Amino acid sequence: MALTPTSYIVLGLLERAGEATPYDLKQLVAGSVGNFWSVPHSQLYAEPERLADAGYLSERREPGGRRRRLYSLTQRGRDALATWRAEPTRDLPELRDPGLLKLFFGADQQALAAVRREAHRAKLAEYEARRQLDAGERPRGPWHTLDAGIAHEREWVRFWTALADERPPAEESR
Amino acid sequence: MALTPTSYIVLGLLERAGEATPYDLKQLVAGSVGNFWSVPHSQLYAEPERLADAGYLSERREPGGRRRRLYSLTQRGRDALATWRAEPTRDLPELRDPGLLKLFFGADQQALAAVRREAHRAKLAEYEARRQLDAGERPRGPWHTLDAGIAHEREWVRFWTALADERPPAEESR
DNA sequence: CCTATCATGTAATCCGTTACATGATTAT
DNA sequence: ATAATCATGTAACGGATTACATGATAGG
Repeated sequence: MALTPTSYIVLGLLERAGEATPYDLKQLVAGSVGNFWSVPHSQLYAEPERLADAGYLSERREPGGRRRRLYSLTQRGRDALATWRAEPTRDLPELRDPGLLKLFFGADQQALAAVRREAHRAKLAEYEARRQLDAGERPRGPWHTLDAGIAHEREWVRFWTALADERPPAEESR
Repeated sequence: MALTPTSYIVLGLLERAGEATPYDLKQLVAGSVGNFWSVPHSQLYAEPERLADAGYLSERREPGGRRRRLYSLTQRGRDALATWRAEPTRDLPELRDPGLLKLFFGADQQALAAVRREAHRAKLAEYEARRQLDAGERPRGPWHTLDAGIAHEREWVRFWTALADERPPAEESR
């Protein structure tokens, strides 16, 4: 089995949580790493099962009640996480922005830019509010990722604002 | 059948090309939209077939030789593309940066930042070189997307440079 | 009491990645 | 000639999205 980014998200969250159910993982993702790398909740049921099959996690059941599954890292899981974390990667992300795709293929610049500027402004405000709360947080990793998110949202706002304000040249026929 | 971003990439490229084989599409993607939204070449065989089945494309075969498949837009395809293009979207992209994921989960700040700064610098240089070539290009859409790419690469360089230069506070144990 | 939302999970589908393959050019 | 790269395509697998489902809790 090859470990995917989703795998490392599960491993990384379990390192912090110690032991967690898929539902716990869902909550943890939502408040943190989900801001820049979301994982649908069904994956948080499937992925720990795969990881447990491959020996990276151990699984036990709640004694009473719903008998929910509780996962935690095995030594193998801890090692895999440490190895991954120690190896920097050169893989770059793509923008994969749906709005950029429309722009590329000839969408109306003004209309598109106006909508997207607002959407990015809203996201930016959300991030900035959160940064207030997390100001002194340790470890610093999560805080820095939030900073990255803010910087890129600002860049998007700049980008779409420039397009919205630009007197568009008469577009020739395609 | 629901149309995905990949679908619209195929539709959009065919609008420009008029008629193209999957291999032609591969070439077209590589030089243009692939910079911010890549599509593996096997998808460029599968997706036109799906689109043709659903009536968005017509298909004919080369008369002689390899009898390759040539796709072109039907009226239905043209309409779908126009509708998509006319409707701005509020869907925002996620960063999904593999390096950010490592940072989030505690990777060594200096080592990671040094590697990633260089990787982004290289990408930035590539984009800037391309911008020289495309300077006066019409339509403007593709040129603007290149600009977006450059802006975000610059932001990444700034971000990782700041992390590389930061005197890291003694990290407490996790 | 009723209804909405949260909590919790499973199933089906399908796109996308990866691997596999082979003929045609070009370079050495 | 031989190797390498380009051109061109197919097949298999698996992760991810989406839809489906149901019990619990809280608000009105």
